[in-house]
Amino acid sequence: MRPTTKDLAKAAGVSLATVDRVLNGRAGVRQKTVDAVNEAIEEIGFERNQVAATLARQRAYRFGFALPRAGGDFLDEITARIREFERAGRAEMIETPILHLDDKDPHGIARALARLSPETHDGIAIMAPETPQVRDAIGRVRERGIHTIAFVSNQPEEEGLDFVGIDNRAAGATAGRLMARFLGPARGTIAVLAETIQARSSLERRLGFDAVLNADYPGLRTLPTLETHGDAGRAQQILYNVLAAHGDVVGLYFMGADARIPIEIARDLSALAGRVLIAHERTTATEHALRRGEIDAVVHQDPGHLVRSAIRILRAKCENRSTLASQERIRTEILIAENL
Amino acid sequence: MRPTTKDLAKAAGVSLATVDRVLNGRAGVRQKTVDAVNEAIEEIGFERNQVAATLARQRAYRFGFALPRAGGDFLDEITARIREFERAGRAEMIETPILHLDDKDPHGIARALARLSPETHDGIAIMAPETPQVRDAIGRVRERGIHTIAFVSNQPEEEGLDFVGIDNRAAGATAGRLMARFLGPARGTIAVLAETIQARSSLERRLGFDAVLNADYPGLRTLPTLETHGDAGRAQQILYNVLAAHGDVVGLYFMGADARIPIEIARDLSALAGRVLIAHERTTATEHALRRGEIDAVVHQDPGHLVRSAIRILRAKCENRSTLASQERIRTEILIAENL
DNA sequence: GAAAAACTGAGGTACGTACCTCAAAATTTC
DNA sequence: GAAATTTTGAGGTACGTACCTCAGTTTTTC
Repeated sequence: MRPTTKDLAKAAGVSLATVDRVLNGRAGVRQKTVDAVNEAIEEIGFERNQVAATLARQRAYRFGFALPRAGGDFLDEITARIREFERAGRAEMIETPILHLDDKDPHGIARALARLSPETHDGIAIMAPETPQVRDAIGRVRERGIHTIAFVSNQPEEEGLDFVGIDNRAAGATAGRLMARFLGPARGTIAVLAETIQARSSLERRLGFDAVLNADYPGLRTLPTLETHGDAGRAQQILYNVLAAHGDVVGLYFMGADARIPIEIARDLSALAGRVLIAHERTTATEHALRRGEIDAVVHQDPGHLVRSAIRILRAKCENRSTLASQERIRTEILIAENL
Repeated sequence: MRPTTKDLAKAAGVSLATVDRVLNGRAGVRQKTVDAVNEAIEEIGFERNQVAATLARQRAYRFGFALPRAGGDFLDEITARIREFERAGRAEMIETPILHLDDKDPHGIARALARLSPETHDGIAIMAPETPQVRDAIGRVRERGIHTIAFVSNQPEEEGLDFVGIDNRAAGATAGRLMARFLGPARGTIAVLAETIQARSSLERRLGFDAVLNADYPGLRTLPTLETHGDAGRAQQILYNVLAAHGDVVGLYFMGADARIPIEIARDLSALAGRVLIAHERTTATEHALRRGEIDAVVHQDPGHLVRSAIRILRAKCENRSTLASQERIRTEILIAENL
C-alpha cells in the first residue's frame, strides 16, 4: 500500500498536524522539523494522494486564461478548447474562466491583471503582447502568489516565466524548409506577409525562415516582411504591389496567426496559381484552403494541447509537483491535405 | 454548488442507496426507479464527482497494455511512455501494467488474454495481429466485463472495438504526397519497403500511398512492396537488387515501424544519395537520420498521446462517460529536421 | 530564570462517493 | 390472502487529505 500522511507522520516522528504544515507550506515550523519531514518523505517514498487532496480542498482549482478580446480564427479555436475543457473539467474540480484583454491597451491589460486575486484564481495563463506595463503587471500577479505562465505569445525570457507554446523560430524554419523543398529547383522571390512585425512571434518566425533559406537555398530570395495589420484592403494592395514589382515571385509565406484574409485574396489572384503558399495555424480557412489545394502546407500548434498543457502545468505548480517535460512540449505540426 | 448524490436522491425521491445502485449499475432496482433517477440526473444536471468516486473506490484503476514482446524502437518508445505514465499515474490512482505477448503465436496471445480477470484488470489496450484466435480471445475478454480497446494495430472493424491509433491509409497518403512534392518535377521509380505486407497497417499505408501517386503523379511509378522481415542482410540484398534492376529509382518509402535497418543500409549506399527517403515513426534512428539529412521526412504518431489517449478512453469507459473526441484523435504527424 | 514567543500535538470535521448490512416495504406468486 | 420474492431505505464505515482549534511544550529573549 502507498504510504499516507499518517505513515509519514510516524516516520518523521511528528504529528499529522505538522506533516500537514510542511506539505502545504504553512508557517510556524522550525527548519529542522521541515527537514526531518522532507527526509522522511524521501525515505518512505511518500507521494501525496492528489485525488484525496483535491477532494479535501473543498473547492475547484481556478485557472484563468487571459486572452485578447479579438484575434481571429485561431484565437477562437483556443477559446473553444477552453470551453470544451470547462465541461470535462468540472468533474475534475478545475475551472477555467476566460478573461478578456484589450490587445492594444497595455495599461488596460495591466489593470485587468491587477484585479486578479488569489481568492479567485489559483493560476493564470496570459496571452499578451510584451510591453513593460504588462511585464510589470505579471510580476505583481506572481508576487501575490498566483501561479502564472505565458501562453502562446512568449514574454521576455529573463522573467523565469514558464511558457506554453511552440518555438516560433523552429516554426519559421519549418515553413522555410517546406517552402524550399516544395519549390524544388525553382528559383525566384518569396514574399512574406504578417499582421504586424511587432509581435515577437513574427520576429522569431522570420528569423527561422530566413536562416534556412539563406543557408541552403541561394536560388531563393526573400522580401522584407509586409504588414497587413489585419486589413483586407491593405493586404490586397500589398499583394498586387509585390506581384507587380517582382515578376519572379514563386512562393508566399503567411506568417501571422490569421491567414484567412491573405488566403481569400490569393484565391482570387490567378497570378498566384502554381506558387507555393504556406500559412500558419489550422483554422476553418486554412483547412479548406488545404483541401482545395489553394495552399500547400500549414504550420500549426494544437490549441487543445496548448490549453491542456497550460492547465497541467498550473496544476502541477499549485501542488508543487514537477511535470513530465516530454508531455508538455508543444509540437510544431506540419499539415497538408492528407493529414488533416 | 454542484449537485451531489444526496441532492440527486432528494430530486428523484429515492434513498442514497438506490441512487448508488443506479449510478453503479447494481442489480435489484426496478426499471421504473432507474428511469426516475436518470430523469432526475438530467433535471438537476448531476455529474458524478470523479475525484470523490476515485477516492472512495479504495483501489487504483488497472489498465493493462498487452504489447508484443519485441518490436523495435517504436515499441520501446511506447513502453517508455507507459512507464513514464505509471509514475505520474500513481498519484491519480491509475496503474498500467504491461503484458508481453508473443507476436508470432496467436494461440499464446489468446491464452494470455484468457488469463485476464476483472479482478486484476479494469481495462486493457491490446496491440496484436488480427487473427481469428486473437479476435475471439478479445471477444471473451470483453464478455468478462473488461473494457477493451485496440491499440496502434487495428483489429477488424465489425467488432465495435474502439481503436487508438492513426488512420494508416491517411498516413500512407501523407507519405505519398510528401514524396511526390519533394521529388518535384523528377520522374522515375519509387521502391517501397516493409517488414511484412501481412500487417494491416502496411496494407493500409500502401493503399494510401498508391492512391496519391496514381491519382496525381503519372511521372512516378511505384514498385511492389519489398519485405525485409526485420532482417538486415535480407534488407540489404533487397535494396541492392532493386537499385540494380531499376536505374531510375528516385525515392524510397520505408513503410514499417522499425526504419532503423533500412536507414543504416541506405546510409552506406552512395547510390541513394539525392534520392528522397521517407520513413515512419520517430525513433532514435529516424531522428538522427533526419538531423543528418539522410532521410527527408518521417510520418509519425506520438507514443505519449497514444498511451494517454488509451488510458483516458479506458477510464471513461469504466466511469461510463463519453470522451472528448477532439482530444482523442491521434494525429498523423509530419516530421522534418526543423520541427523535431 | 521568568516572560514571551514560537512551535508542536491531539483531536476534530469535512469533502462526495463506494460499498456494506439489515430491516422494512412493496410486489409477485400460488 | 399468505408466502415468497423483489425492491427500497436507513444507517453505517471507509478513502486520504485539508483545515481548524486549542492546549501543551519547547525555544528564545531580556
